[in-house]
Amino acid sequence: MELNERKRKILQTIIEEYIGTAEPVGSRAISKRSDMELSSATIRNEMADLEDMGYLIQPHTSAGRVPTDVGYRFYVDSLMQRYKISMEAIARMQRELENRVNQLDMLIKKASVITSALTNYTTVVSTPKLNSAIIKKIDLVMLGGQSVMLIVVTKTGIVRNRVINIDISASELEQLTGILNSRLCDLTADEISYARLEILQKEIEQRLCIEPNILINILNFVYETIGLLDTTEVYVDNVQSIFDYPEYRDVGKAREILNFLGDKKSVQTLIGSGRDDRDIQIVIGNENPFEELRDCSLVTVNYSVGGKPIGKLGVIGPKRMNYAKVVSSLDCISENINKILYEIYTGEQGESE
Amino acid sequence: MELNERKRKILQTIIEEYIGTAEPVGSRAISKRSDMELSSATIRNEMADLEDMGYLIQPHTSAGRVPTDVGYRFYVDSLMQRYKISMEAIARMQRELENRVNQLDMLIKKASVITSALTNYTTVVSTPKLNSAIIKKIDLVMLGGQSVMLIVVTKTGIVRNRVINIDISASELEQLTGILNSRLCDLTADEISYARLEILQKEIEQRLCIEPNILINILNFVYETIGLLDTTEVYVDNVQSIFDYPEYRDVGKAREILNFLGDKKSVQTLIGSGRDDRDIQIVIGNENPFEELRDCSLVTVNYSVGGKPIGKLGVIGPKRMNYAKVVSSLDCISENINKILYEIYTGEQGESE
DNA sequence: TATTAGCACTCAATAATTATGAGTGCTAAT
DNA sequence: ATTAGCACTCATAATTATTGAGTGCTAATA
Repeated sequence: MELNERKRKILQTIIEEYIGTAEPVGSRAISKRSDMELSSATIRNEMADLEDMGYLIQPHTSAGRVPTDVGYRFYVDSLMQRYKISMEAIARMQRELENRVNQLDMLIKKASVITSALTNYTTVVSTPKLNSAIIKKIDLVMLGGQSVMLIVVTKTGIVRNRVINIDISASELEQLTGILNSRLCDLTADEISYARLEILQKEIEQRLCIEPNILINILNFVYETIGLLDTTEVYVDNVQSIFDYPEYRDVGKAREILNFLGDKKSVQTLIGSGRDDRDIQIVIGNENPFEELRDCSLVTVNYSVGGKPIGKLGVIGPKRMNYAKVVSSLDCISENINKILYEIYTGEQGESE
Repeated sequence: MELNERKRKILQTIIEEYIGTAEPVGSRAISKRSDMELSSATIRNEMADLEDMGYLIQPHTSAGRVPTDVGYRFYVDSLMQRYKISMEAIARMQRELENRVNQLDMLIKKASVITSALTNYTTVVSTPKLNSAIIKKIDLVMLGGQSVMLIVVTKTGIVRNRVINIDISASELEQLTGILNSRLCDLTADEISYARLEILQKEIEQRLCIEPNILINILNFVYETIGLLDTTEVYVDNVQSIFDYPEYRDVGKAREILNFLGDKKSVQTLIGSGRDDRDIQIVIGNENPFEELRDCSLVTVNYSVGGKPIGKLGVIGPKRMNYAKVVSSLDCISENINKILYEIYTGEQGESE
């Protein structure tokens, strides 16, 4: 059966009412709304139909109705109205992001904090990952004693640094750094294969007189560290917000969610599993692969440098979350960080794509 | 009144029983323990005394006794036995730390995760801070377009990096980097004053032909970034463990704690407020400055490079936490990370002090 | 004098019981 | 097609009864 205009209207009203109150909504509540000119009995009939069609369900016989996953899905796909974020909120967001503009990780973390403040749901963010990133600088810094710090910088501003313990003179280290930079800069991380480094090793052995074992150690370390460019971290913000929603009143539920969110691995899988090819993605209840999140929904958005997605920002909340507001918020914030990333990494003012 | 041996014994038993069960302990339970050769009536009399002296309290007339803050304080200061950590646990800890040894921040975060696994309480850790650190390298890397990354490295392996947007040629940048390094390296962060940079600015203006405004911009940026060495981050782990303890069954309590732990500022103040001059510190219940933590205890330990404390690691749990185990765990892990830090930043095998 | 058995009393926690009322489905009238 | 009316359902809240762990006190005992 197709949903006629009236059924759509009723379904939308029910879902929005439920999103607001978390209480099963009854026929009388709907019929009393000023824009509904129907008696509760009529609404009841329509609700029975909507239940038959799988959009609603009754927790028990004498209760009102609650949306099903299918109901929410229909709502976000077809009924949901666009939410308008206030100009002040946008201005505030932009101000806050400006402050952090020059530390990539900080920018992303800040975006997560802003999103959680804007929506009051838990946010999840993955730090930028880009193994096809171009290496811009390799640096070996003598710290003191025998400890040497290796720093790798990519064109997109990702930095990895690690310390190694080796016995090498300052001048040798400087020469080695020069060769590494001249040979490896402007390559992408995946172009720097183990084989390539072995060739480089031969070359260096001819030009410098560094103890072979030490050289191998260093090159291995460089190789590993470049591999680290591929790793991402995830950060979770505002977990405590779950206590603002009655669905987590039950300690068992709250515990389950927090357990899940406390496990970086799972969160990483969760947020990483989204597709890169479209902007906003919504996953509702059981659509989710994780058993622990069957009562939650997840909305994610990609953020990009010059159109290339490098990470994700997401919101986790109860299934009855305010999808309209969340979608708009994520839209808005991703647009803003994309613009900042674009400007900072190309030096041009302009479209974030 | 002084506590005689029998009272001490009884108090210790009561506290340890309560730590284990979270239930008010009654006279019968104590009297039945194999090493107590006293009837419950006698124990009752002693318990009444201990209550008069302020070490115990009854939640209500017909309940057993619960330790007061004063009781716990006496316990940790005078009664607590040393807890022995298993060799396997120590070996596992050392193995796990080895893996992360070459990224300072990672090492510290890992230490926090290990501690929470070892104790099953929430852990809090502050990343290294050292504004008296010696600058070892300043690097300006051209990323592309007009964006330039500034990297500052200290002798203790702390790295700060930020991106700035300026119009400068690669060769100018290289020369500038050279001068900055020759003039600023081996100074400590607080020695690099604004005035010093102004003098440096004059010098550079004479030697290079960089547009003055741009130069000022860069030097300001360097100054700010060096200032960032002073900042620390805090990380909180295993918050979900609170659900394992009945004192947080009440959602309001759990919420209060999570709210507190979700606020980096507060956590930073909390962990930062500990003293640097001694190793383990224990703060019990209301001894704590934060109202939200009146039902919690906090145990912290400093970690150091070569004897100089650079950060803190702490455990937050219910007042009836297993102090013996927590103290031993923190002792053990701080000893291990101190040793690693010492080795890696001096290149020597040896005492962590 | 210190210890203990015995007993009446207290009171939180649990279980059992009884309203209450929001909401439904169905029927008959409009 | 819509709606007023009514009997029925059942979760929630309020009320009452029951249980039992634990106490303090007293009198007997070693």
